[in-house]
Amino acid sequence: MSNLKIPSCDNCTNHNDLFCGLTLNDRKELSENKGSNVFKSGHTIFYEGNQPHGIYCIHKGKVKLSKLGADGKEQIIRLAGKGEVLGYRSLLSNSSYDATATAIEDCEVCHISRGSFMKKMGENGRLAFNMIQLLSDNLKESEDKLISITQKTVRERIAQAILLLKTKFGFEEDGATLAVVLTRREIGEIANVTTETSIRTLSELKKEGVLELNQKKIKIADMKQLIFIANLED
Amino acid sequence: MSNLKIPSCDNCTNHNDLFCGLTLNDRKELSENKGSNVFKSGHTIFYEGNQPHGIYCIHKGKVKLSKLGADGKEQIIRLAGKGEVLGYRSLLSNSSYDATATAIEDCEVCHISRGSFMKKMGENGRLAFNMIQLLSDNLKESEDKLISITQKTVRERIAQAILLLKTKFGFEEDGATLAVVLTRREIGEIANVTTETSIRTLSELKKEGVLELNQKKIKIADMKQLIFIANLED
DNA sequence: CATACCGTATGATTTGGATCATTTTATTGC
DNA sequence: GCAATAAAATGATCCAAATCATACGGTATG
Repeated sequence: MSNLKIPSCDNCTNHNDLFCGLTLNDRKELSENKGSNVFKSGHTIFYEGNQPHGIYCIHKGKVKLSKLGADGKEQIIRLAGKGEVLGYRSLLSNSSYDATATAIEDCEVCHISRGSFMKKMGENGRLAFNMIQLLSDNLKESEDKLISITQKTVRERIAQAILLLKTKFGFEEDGATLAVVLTRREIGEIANVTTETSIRTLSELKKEGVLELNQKKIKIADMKQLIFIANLED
Repeated sequence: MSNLKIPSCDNCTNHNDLFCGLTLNDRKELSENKGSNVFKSGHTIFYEGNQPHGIYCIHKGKVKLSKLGADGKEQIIRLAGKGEVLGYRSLLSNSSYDATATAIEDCEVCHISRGSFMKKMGENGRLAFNMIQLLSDNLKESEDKLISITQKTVRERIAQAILLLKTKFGFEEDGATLAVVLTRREIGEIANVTTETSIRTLSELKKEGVLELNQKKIKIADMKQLIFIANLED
């Protein structure tokens, strides 16, 4: 974690669901006394249980948000990429972080202080409205995930996890290889299965010609079949 | 479902996390062209998949919110009582209801139209702020539930479900019997276990002297032990 | 460059709860 | 008050996925 030239919000080209629709001036004000840090892949941005002092915005890179169960088993509850904000839930309900944010590739992350953020929230209706939308969407995703985990088979969930990675981070130039690298264990933590089961299921999908696995790289060879296996209805 | 004298929001004595802090005038305005209906226990207030036209506020009675899985298995995602609002998530993210709301005892439910609600949301910062808090809290609960379901045993989850019912709806006059009546199936749907497992686990807890079961009534005989069995850490 | 460590891979075994099946007890409607 | 229906109870069986165990290639580290 080291400092660098801080990107300013008013000329940030990242798409951002929270700050979109704000005036240049509002963005400039949010940017004032903002901090920025780089995190190497694998390093932690904030820890479950700690107190938030503001919100994080990913300028570059990818992050996983995970929760630790009683027995130490990890569960990935959200993935975030460039332009996405982190840590707002805890800030808004005035509680400690309930998840740990870890860089899954080298990241550059801005930090907007509690003060400036809450001030803007109070004076700018559009920001408050965007926040409401973001939280509503998060809530829907979380509830859908609950149903998915309780009612779908391992195979369906693993297929769904791969599709999630595709939706979230897209493909490399070849238009088929996932533009994100995760271990089998992490994929298991998304689908909520053990590492062994994650490995086995991915190998199975490889054998069936649905996926191609080259070390950590995952290529979707048969998208239609993958969607079919995921058995989504909505 | 039949009409009755509509209670006005400005003199409603129910505690309400969303409308608290609003002026008498704001409440009066929200109340204008409000509707109100009674629902007998077991009847449906709104269905998953339908479009919302406003938000519901429970004046009297108790409601369960459940989602249907692909195979038709139900999962209770939230319980709500007097003073709680329903249907806001879908309204706010402009999507159809993703859960079905069913009365679990005779209810009187007010309905505030999309128009008046969204109008007040736009002009009243306090209301928007309360909404943000409510959504943040819901999100935390939903994420905690995910961890609970994936990492706890059936026994822990059933104990936790009983404690949830206690927290949410409290006790009868004796200070030990749950002031809510649910079937074993419904308790199973909260803890995400089959009806048979729900019955077996509850009988087990009865045998151990933790609970007393008289038909549908559930009495907590040993609260300390129940909390221990639930194995909560937060 | 050898040691240790991590991630991947795969086989063998175990198990918690689901599923299936049947009986008993409560409720509800006529 | 009796038939019909729903809920509770309990036993028997089954199975998906966890757990345990071992091996092996890759690469970081001293």
